[in-house]
Amino acid sequence: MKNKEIAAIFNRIADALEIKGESGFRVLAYRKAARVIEELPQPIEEIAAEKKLDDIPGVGKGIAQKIDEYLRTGGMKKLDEALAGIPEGLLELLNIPNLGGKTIHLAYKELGVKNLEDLKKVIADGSLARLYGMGEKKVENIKKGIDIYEHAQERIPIAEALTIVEAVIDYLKQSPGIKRISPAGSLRRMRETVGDIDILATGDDGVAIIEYFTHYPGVTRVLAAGSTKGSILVEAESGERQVDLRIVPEDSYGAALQYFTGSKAHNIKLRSLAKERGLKISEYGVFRGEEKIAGRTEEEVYEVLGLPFIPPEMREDRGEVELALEKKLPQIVDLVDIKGDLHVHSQWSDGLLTLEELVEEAQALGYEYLAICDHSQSVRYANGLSPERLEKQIAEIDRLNQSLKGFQLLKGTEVDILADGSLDFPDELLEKLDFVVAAIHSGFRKNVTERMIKAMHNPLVTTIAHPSGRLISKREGYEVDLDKVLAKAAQLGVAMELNAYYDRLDLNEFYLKKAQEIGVTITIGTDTHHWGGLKMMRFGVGVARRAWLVKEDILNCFSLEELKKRLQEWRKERRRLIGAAG
DNA sequence: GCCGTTTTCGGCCCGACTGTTTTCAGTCG
Repeated sequence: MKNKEIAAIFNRIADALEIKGESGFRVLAYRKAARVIEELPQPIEEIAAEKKLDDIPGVGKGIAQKIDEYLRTGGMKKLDEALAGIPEGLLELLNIPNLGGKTIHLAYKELGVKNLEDLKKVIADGSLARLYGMGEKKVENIKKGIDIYEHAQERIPIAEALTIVEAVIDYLKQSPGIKRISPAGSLRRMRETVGDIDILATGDDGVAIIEYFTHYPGVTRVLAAGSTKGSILVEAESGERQVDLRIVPEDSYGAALQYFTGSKAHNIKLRSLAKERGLKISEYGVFRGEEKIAGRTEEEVYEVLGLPFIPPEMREDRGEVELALEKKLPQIVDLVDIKGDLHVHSQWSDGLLTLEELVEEAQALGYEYLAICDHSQSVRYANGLSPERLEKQIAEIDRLNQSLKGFQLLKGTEVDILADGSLDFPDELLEKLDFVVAAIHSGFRKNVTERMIKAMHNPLVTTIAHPSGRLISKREGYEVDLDKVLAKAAQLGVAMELNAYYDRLDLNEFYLKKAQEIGVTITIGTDTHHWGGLKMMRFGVGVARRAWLVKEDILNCFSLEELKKRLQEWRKERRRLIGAAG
């Protein structure tokens, strides 16, 4: 699949054109095409083969022809053309805040600046400041930008960002005069990692609220404090993190929340739509001429455009606005639809909680079931269960279940997929379980695709855990062809896991969408080992919502009764499908 | 370069901030 590759090329072309001072609209067109192509669930080769490239929104004749050219020849004339006469190190400079294409172009043309090194020199010797249109203050800002660029923090995992934002919001709710408050930005859209942490609020006295904000107990530095905006750095797991608070007027709260939640692409789409209808949207409201016709709530903003409320997780300009216009927006899954957790560990292997404690935590969340899936024997480092110990655990769960009403522990395992693709427990043992999660924990580079597919041919396997094996911002994941695995999953009737552990979120939103489109059932499990771990379900549900999954796609939206019935039928069905697949 | 219920040209999201420019350009979110 060459989607990422091609997207990167178009972004590169956009960078080059930006520095060359080409029309901003053309630059934007390349960037939009790059984004859309990167997010396509389908390999672009397939679309090209069907001659449907210009059906892709943002891809017209010109870009379609360039994609074709690249797929045929492995090169693209336009890329070479765009890069001609641009030194390698120049493109990188676009990542520096407060420095854009225009200034880079100027510095290159007038002073021969070719890279970051050169840029620092012309700042130091004062020659940059002397250029026409430049000056001391502009250069000072660029210097600050370089500093930020060189110390740029990585994006924060969603779990860490949510922990911070919730603590700050809890604190702010005590602030005198505060009325409404909400997180905004990519955090509210539940992206798996977020850049900045944004909070939006209304209140009587902005100055007092911001003042209160700057006295948050975890604050390490106050970056700005005015009457409508404050910025602080707070202590966090991974160092200091910036939190921004904006105070907006009560009657623009909805418009502001909509605006600051984004995404940028979604907002542009909405604003174009408004314009077509003779309206204008800004963070202050929706206007017809001078008259403000909406802005107090987000619902209102969408409503005057003739749209139903679009959940934040869907606001990425991936077709949600078009669907909303046709009144065909899917009813995406919600945390309250989740009836249980389908992947948890106990003290029997490497978890910290006893079975009884897990039951208690699950019941507190209103769940009807939990699937206990401790590790299998070959996972030594995680105290994997021998067949004998699993037998004992099965007996223990049976005993425990007798004392439970309206709740049940499912007997399960996270059985290892071994180097040859066989499973770490014999079938006679797996037969005794309700729920079998199969997973790869070693040999990440060794025939992973084949091993997974072999495991999927065992009718006792319910789902494949963390199918990509990635750890967000830590580990790339297995060498695995997930397109192939998903296609097989659809054919063989095996489910795929959405592992809700904040560091995994695996499958990711793109593969989840794809799984949904080809009819693969999804199981969500938190893979919890710790106290409070079951609550990570919300990260899983957040990702599921970003993938537009509905209740029907997700096994743990079934009630206990339905689930038990389904699991029973499943093995028969799987035998038939495996037989049919040959 | 894309796009069209104001269709094949002439638009393309909106506002804030900053600086240096005396009327606007660059950058950002």
